[in-house]
Amino acid sequence: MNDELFNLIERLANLLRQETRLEGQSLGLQPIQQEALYYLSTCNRYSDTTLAVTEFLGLTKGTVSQSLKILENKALIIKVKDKKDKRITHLNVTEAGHEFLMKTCPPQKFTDAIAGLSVDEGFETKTLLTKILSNYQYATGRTAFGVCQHCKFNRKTSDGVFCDLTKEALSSDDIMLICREYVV
Amino acid sequence: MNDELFNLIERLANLLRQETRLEGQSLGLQPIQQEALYYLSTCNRYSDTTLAVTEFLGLTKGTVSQSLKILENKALIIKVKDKKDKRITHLNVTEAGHEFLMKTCPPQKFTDAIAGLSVDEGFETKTLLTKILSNYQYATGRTAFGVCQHCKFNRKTSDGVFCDLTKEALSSDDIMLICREYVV
DNA sequence: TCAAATATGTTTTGACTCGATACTATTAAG
DNA sequence: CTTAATAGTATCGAGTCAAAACATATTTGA
Repeated sequence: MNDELFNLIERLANLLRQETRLEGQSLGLQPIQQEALYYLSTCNRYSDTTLAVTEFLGLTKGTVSQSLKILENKALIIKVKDKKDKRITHLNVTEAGHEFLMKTCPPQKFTDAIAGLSVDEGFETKTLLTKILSNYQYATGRTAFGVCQHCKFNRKTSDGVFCDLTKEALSSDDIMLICREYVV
Repeated sequence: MNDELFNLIERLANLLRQETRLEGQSLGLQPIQQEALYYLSTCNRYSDTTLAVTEFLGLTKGTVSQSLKILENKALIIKVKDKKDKRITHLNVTEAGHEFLMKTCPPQKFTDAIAGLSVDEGFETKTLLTKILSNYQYATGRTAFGVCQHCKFNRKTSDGVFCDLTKEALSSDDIMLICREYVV
């Protein structure tokens, strides 16, 4: 069973990588660069750094630093120094970056393939893959990267929503994004 | 929905790639080389060529030729010229190759993650991913690479099993393998 | 308070991936 | 019997990747 699932995921990933490569040709973007850009468009302000991208993609920080430099040169992201901690650089997706993602992510033919599923099947697939990913992250001791609003540090008060970890107020947009500090 | 499924598959693939990279370090094998080796261990005698690996991995033949050369240098595969068509070279996995795959494929922690699923969930995941892969292959116009015995060219006779495409007899081992000529 | 440890991020190096292109050899087609 | 198609290899340049060294900035702790 694990053999077959391994095979299926690898093959889906290969097709996805191939289509991503094609989609990226217009801007000369490699698949890994597009993945980093996509991640940055889905994460919150605690998770838009080189190190967070590194953890998310499972690479080393030197490697990721190179890919981000290319995204910056192509004006798809801009680097913004953190006000409080001068070691930290935030990576914001530019208008051009969002525009590119809108057109290419997820790739068209993948979307077509998913459209062949019923609503129930789509939901079921999502549930099962989420469980496998969660198990896999646990087995490898990796960070979970969950959605802010489902995190245990997320606390609703009469004044709004707070993060008990960073002690900061969160907006309704904030809590929909992915956070590297996510804990069940 | 397609957004979330895209995300889940990419993240699973990233973890898998990372673990594969680790597993391959003992022999100095890159992830893509391991994928090629794994494919060659699962395919039949009509599908063990450079071009078949190329189609399966979704790369160009020049690239694949390089990776296969490395697998040959490490004595994990051997090249055997086809008797009938001298253009074709068959790629056979050696004993050392099978041994390596036994230890590393699928990766241990992935297997652990799958073990966290119930039998029903595992079966359901397999069914759903198979459907997505099939849809995706159709959308991209790619070869399906299915199991021989479920192919429309596979014909059972009183003498045994035949392939109507190649006009050759098939053994009970043959029909369990993946074929690039597979047609529903 | 101030030196050591830790954290964030960049740069460099060398092996490898990848597509593109050009190439050889063999087989099929007209 | 010439031309086209098929299988595979070789080379090139841009990019990926880990590892290591490095530069800053912050935290720890004696």
